[in-house]
Amino acid sequence: MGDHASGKGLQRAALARWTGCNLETIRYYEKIGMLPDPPRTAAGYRVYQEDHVARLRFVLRARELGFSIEEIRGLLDLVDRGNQTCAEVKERTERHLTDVRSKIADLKRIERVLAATAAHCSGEEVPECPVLDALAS
Amino acid sequence: MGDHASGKGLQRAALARWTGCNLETIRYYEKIGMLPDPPRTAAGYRVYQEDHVARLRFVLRARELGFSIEEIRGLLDLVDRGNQTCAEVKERTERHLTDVRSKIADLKRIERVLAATAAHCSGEEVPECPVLDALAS
DNA sequence: CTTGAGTCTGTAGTTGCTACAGACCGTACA
DNA sequence: TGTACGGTCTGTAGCAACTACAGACTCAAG
Repeated sequence: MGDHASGKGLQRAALARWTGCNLETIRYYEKIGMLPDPPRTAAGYRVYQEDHVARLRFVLRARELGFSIEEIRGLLDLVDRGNQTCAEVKERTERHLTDVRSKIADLKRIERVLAATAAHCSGEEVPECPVLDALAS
Repeated sequence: MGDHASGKGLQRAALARWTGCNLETIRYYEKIGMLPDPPRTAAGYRVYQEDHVARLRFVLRARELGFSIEEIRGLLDLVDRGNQTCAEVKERTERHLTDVRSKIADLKRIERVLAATAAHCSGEEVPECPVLDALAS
């Protein structure tokens, strides 16, 4: 199987292996326009080149960093327009950073509550349970 | 409109107001078995009592704390079985706590990357953007 | 020449809701 | 008594972001 980056290109499974992406997700990204439609063989098989690898990696990395599909679409648009105003990218990044920080704050609040209620637990077979009480009240 | 907790019970909108739950979500929770089917008026209107308020609050609180629907189903099952083994509840809570902490750790990692890349940004109109580079590489 | 693995398509399922459309019901006001 | 306006009912479709099939096709190896 032509799995090498050199040569004529990658099939879908090869692209998935190279990027760590799920096989079906590649098709999904193509469908929603996050990946350009690749050329096809005579039999209709997709053939990917280096630029597809790069773009998919970009998308996956941005998803890892918690950007939504729509946010990534915006970033890609900046990339594709070429005249990337760094200021705009910075602003989007910082807006996203604010989101991430507020999620962290939320989770920390949750963590405190869970830890506190679990700590009250005797861990014994008693009918009273402070965790359930905390939830119910 | 009978909106008081005393009296004959609450209609759906009233329950929503009392608990802060979205109107449609109540019906959804009923459909998936998180809320018991309430009695109906002759015309088919749902009528809720105090115990529905309590159960809905329990569910909403648990959701706030990040428990999944299935996890809450488990907790409710323990509640309903009555012989709540505190040990079991504690164990589930701590398992969930572990989840929450790992989410926090993930987000913090993301936060660091975002903050670092944003900090490299000149904020000027240059073609090079370290954020995009960071994503692409 | 057959077998097995890879690929193709469209579609349905997932989680946890949210938002309709279109049909009733029930009360206040004229 | 009529009617207008809100509330409620049902089923269904939509959202994000995938994931997982079924059934048909292709391709290379043995």
